[in-house]
Amino acid sequence: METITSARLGEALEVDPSQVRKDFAAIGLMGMSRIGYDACEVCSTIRRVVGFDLSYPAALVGAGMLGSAILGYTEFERYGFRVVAAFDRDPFKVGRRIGGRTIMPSTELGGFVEKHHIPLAILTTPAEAAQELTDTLVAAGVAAIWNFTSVRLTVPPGVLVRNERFTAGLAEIAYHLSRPELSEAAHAPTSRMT
Amino acid sequence: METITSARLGEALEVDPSQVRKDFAAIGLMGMSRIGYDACEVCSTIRRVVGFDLSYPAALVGAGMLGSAILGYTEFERYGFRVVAAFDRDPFKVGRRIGGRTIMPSTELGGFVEKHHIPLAILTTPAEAAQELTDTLVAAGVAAIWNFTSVRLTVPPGVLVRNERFTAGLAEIAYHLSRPELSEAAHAPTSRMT
DNA sequence: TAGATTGTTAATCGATTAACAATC
DNA sequence: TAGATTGTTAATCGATTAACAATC
Repeated sequence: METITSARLGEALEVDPSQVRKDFAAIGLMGMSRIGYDACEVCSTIRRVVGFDLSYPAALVGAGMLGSAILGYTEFERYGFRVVAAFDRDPFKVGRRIGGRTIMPSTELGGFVEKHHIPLAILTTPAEAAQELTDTLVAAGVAAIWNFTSVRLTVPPGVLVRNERFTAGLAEIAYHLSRPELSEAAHAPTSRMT
Repeated sequence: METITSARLGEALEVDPSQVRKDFAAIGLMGMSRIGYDACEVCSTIRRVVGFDLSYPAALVGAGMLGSAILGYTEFERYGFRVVAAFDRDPFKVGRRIGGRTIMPSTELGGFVEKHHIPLAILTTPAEAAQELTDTLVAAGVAAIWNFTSVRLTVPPGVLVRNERFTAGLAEIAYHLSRPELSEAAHAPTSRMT
């Protein structure tokens, strides 16, 4: 049996070993004195607690470049979801196939979500369409929206919006770059001696 | 002059008004008694502190679907960056133009980054190429890597890696969906009464 | 003036870390 | 056994919140 200690996990995750042991205890993971934890059990328990061993159907809304990239991603199954349908308002895109799925017209979005009990919508539309489509999705009963647009969506309580904003990442990077003392031996913001 | 109070900001951001005032004081933003803060000053100061009013050149590495989507994104300028070049190892992609930029061969990546003092690389390659290209980028002197691959990159201290992993978002959503008590009136995980 | 809001200090709260008996 | 590691409690640390004098 492959085992792993809280010390090794803490080192890899850059957290205190006590933290690992406490969190593991909280989700029902028990270790063995002098041995550590069963690696397989750690994996499967975390996957179960997080919800990755389920499979929810999801609808992709907005089949632009980003939407197409997501449709081409094949690993969703490992993380609890499967994209079962894709929608776009552009008549020229409707009917085309991307990543094995045929694009359906946005007018059918609400009906589809309601009929198939889709709990998650992946929103990759232009900003101006985001709120209106969100309203449609909420009315049709989605429980969560994975929002890739730059719009701050308004939803009723109980509906989860997870924002995937690029700006947070850019802020961290820009902040880091504007403080040269943080990065040694790398390209300075403005100029550099070679 | 347009003004805003810490109370209003706190409400919008869902944080305590004291928190807003403390953070503002920390970055040198001073408010006015009975009035609040100058909205323009708030904006510009935050942008300056975060680093969004600078403009760093960035190189995109991996012109697949996600890379193409990023090349098509025109708002980077507002967040401190401009994508000045794109690279791919596929000879069929090299020479093509995406979002106004001509794809260059990956073999020229290191030389380009070094010559133009590029501080940031946006990594959107397949997993198997990620670490090798990272090594090239680090050797060429990048200060930060915006990592869209699923690989945990190894870099020397001083180089910032910002991971943009989908899995974190999926984990939050899957966790939320697997706890029906959190979402009222929405589609239950498995079945639903209509 | 009276009242609203800031800037800042003090109090609270929670999260992280340290310590250590129990275990194998 | 001796030694390594857990599970858990206690101590520390930091972050959040409350309070309030100062201000206009």
